[in-house]
Amino acid sequence: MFDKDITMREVAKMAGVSIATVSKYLDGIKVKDINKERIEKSIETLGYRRNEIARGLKTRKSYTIGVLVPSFKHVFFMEIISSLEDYLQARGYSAIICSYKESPEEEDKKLSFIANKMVDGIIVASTGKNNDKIEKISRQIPTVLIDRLPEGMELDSVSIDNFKAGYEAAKILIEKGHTNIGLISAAEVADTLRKRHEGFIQALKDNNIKINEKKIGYSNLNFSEAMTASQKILSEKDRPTALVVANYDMTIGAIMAINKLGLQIPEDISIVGFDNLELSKIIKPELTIIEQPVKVIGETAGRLILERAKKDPRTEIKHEVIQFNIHNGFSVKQLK
Amino acid sequence: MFDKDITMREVAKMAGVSIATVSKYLDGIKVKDINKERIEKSIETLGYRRNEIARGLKTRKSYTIGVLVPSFKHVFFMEIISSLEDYLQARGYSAIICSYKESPEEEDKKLSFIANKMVDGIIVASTGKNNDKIEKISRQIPTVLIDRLPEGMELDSVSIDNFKAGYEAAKILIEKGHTNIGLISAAEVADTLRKRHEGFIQALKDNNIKINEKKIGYSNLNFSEAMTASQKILSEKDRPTALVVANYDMTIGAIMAINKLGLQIPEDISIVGFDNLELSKIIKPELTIIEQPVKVIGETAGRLILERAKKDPRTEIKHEVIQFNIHNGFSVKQLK
DNA sequence: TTGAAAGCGCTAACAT
DNA sequence: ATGTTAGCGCTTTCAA
Repeated sequence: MFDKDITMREVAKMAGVSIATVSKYLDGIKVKDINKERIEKSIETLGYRRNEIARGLKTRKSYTIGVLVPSFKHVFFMEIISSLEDYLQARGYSAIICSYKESPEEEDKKLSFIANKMVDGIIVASTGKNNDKIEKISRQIPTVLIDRLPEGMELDSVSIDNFKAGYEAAKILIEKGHTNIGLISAAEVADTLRKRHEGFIQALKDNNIKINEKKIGYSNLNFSEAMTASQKILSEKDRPTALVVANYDMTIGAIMAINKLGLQIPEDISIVGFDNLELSKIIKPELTIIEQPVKVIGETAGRLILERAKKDPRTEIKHEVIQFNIHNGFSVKQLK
Repeated sequence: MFDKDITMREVAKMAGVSIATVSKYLDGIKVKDINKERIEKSIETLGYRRNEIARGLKTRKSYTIGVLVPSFKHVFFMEIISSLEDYLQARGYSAIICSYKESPEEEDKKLSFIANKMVDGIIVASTGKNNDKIEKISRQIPTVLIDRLPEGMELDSVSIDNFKAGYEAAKILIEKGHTNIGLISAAEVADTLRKRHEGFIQALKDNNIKINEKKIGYSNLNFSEAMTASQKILSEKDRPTALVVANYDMTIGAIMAINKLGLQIPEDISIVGFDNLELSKIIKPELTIIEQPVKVIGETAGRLILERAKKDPRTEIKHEVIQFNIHNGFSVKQLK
């Protein structure tokens, strides 16, 4: 069967020193040159690897941050994770990444999984359906909320101003003369999307554009439902001249629907999407999008979690609001 | 500061039983009803969470699989991880996901990190530059290779036949009458890409098409270098009529280059890409691609790792070769 | 059914 | 500079 793990005890025995000396050597504390050599040789020949689990049990430190995201399929979160990992790594921390697949029950389980793994901190983009649990855990383990911000949770957080993002998305279209504007949203799924939705509505109101519920499509964040919802809206006889699509994956779905119906962007339908600058550039025509600075978001989350680890969980709560960018492509037609 | 963790000892004390009884209760072993009640109540009021780390130290089981991928930015790996996580979860296992950002040094570190975390298994898409380390670890921890298969590593593995994939990609173009075909590759970076490259070359040879090194662009897997490489090739005076692009991210780069040069697909340039069926459908025109069945790959990796955990590391090595699909879009022009 | 006690691999006083 | 030892939170015999 598999080789059994080598322990420090065996290394110590082979090197002819005590287990404490090996531990000290591993910690970079000075040991006699001869011992150093013998320990190094023993470690090499035995193939010893320090058991970080046992170590952490004693030190109460794992140098590991648990990260929980809604899905591995959202490019947005993957980019955040990528920059977050960079940030942590540079400071001697690693990350263990989990996803809850947009399921609140699964989120609950994964929160336990991570918390019980003795991580030094938790970063979570929550459904908002497990606030009690997160609240409880956050009293024992430093916790930072990211992107999705459940109501009334007094914890460090990083996000953009989603209301404003929704507002600005609509405004881009309104300023180009559009008044018949549809929205593809998923307000039920995440507060992020709900706020964008609210911002969108507010922009219409502020410009005296009447809200037509029929022009608002609901999906579950993924591209296929967004495609169905878009197809429905775009097939109405009073078809909107423009669409705001409230996240990246749904933007993909909306474009699929547009293609399927044989419509042209922006001639037949203008579109303002969200996220993924790279891709917005290869889609023809280049998309006008609200771009969240994923790199900054990831780094900020990393900074907050390491800072929080040094402080009382109930003091100086920081809500970092990151500025989004507007990327102007060619997917919006000037009307009038 | 943060609340201190509640231990089993405290639960036992509050419930007026021994720590062993609490442990048994937690394991679902029968305890007296009255004790059961009191333990449950204590756990609830104290907010006790079992320390899985300490538990694992004793049981030598973590029900956790470590997964190491080259990057969080490759959609391909994220989809594999997603299906892998589903598979494991259904069987009581969790996954901790790490990335090494395409850096062999980082791969080495992350391998240690994961191995030292007492995971029950490791799934890795390796650079191929740390074979000794993987070899060593695999003798102590069940290990499965995925996608990228370093030469001569006798370990369980899952992948497609990349040589054949490269061959077929070229063949699609050849059969439509193309003889002036370019390739955007990254043969240095991963054996996967090298094999696709070799398959591509073989297809040209088998059809008596001369290989022009000038028509082979090298990048580092990401879209921006692929864009530069594509631009160069497409700016030569004897411009190829078609391009094979050996992975998804580079396909994005190639399309960016094509757009930038003002060329039309497929009128001016035909293209066969790799991966990401969803996206190939929203790009206009719909792309012809070689599609790797990510779901199957993830599940197969999950199955292999759980099987391997029960067996000797040196017996019955399985190399699972998954069939790829060819998705015909409209990005290839029929010549002549 | 329950509890006492040894020990998983490691660290950190403390003593030498 | 090194070794002895208690103990991190938990499981698991073994005896009661």
